[in-house]
Amino acid sequence: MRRENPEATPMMRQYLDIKARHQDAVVFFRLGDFYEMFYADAELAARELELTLTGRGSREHKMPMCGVPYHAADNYIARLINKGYKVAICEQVEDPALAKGLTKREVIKVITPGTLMDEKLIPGQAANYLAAITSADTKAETFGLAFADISTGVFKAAELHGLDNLRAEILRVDPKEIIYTAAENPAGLETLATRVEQPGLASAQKILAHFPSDTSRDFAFENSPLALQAAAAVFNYFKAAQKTELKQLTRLEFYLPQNYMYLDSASRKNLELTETIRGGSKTGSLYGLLDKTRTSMGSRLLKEWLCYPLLDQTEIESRYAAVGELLNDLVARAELNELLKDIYDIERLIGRITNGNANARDLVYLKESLRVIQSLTPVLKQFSAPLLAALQDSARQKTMQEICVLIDKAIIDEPPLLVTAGNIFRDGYNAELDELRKINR
DNA sequence: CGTTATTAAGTCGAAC
DNA sequence: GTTCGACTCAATAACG
Repeated sequence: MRRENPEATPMMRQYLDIKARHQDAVVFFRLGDFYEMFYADAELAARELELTLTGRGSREHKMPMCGVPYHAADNYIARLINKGYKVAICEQVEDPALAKGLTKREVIKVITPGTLMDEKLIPGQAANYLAAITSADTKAETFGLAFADISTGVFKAAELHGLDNLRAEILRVDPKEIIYTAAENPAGLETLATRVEQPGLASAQKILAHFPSDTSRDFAFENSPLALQAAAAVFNYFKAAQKTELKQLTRLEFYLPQNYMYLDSASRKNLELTETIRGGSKTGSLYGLLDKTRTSMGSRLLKEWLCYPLLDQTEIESRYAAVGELLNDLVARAELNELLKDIYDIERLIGRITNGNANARDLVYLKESLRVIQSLTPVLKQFSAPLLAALQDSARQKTMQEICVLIDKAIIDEPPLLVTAGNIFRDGYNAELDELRKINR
């Protein structure tokens, strides 16, 4: 029997409830083998992703819907993120076969341009920063700025004076996403920006316990509470989006922008430091010209060095000494070149391992990279420049050796990408596994 | 009440 | 080689 105003079906009530809590994101609603989008989300996704817009429900009360199968969702999510949208992933959190009535569903993570973990979605050479801006009140001229890349674990905070300084610093950081606590976004850029509540000082201080203790850093934060509150805003935002413990964030650094050369946005642009004025491409910029780095870590570091020119004479000379020594030793340089090219993006590998979403191949890549690092030592020994000498010391040979041996003992050389594919562990690593394999044969 | 049809994009196999 | 259709799943409308 037809009703004039039928109540929403149980599933639609569940959906609307979840959607109400994620207004600013496209909700990927898991329905069996598909992620579905409804209403405005469906219209948006159909338009942006070229999906067929269809409907669900009775003919008189059909609601717009479109969807993609779960195994293909990554690509579609990536495309939405690249277009600057946020995506909330809503999964079935119980087995539908065991569920009484409707299967329970929950948003298990929110993906935004600044909270990406997925290797496929972020370009290797660039950092993927989420930045937070805090301020004391609407007319305040002092700002807290913090930014972090959850895929590499880099996490920094600073205090800035004046809107010009703030804007220049944000352009330098080049975040993919910004959160701010003022009524208006002080950055005023086209970057995706979200307003959040400013964390209280007491609650902000609690995040320091997450990181290894560092009294000089804590002292700096005591004098710059806005920087600490910005760091807390970043931390909280990550936590809400990822719904994990954020173990991959292992360091938090307080820095002083005045220790680096001030570059206003016009100078940055005109110098074409990292991108050309026309077209904004890396090719043709100073960075594009100088970037002969062999690893993703090197590429990101070079970019940082170019954006943060040193002012301190001792530091500059120390860097020159290292560069000079490398420049003069053609043979050693060639050797390093050869070795470095076999090192994978260790920062992001470790990020995935710590976060618990690494695959077996990531572990093999880590092993191979650590092996290469160990064979760097004899080459580095030829140098005397302090910066290069420090590299030998920082390489904790024993720990690296142990990790290599463990991975090598446990995992075959070319494991499958999927954990479910099996055939990951070596014979002889685990007696029980060997036994089970024998039975299976 | 129970059974069947419907709904998305991709994958696989079968037919051409 | 390419095209067509069945099938994937959960929810529910529509039918018997």
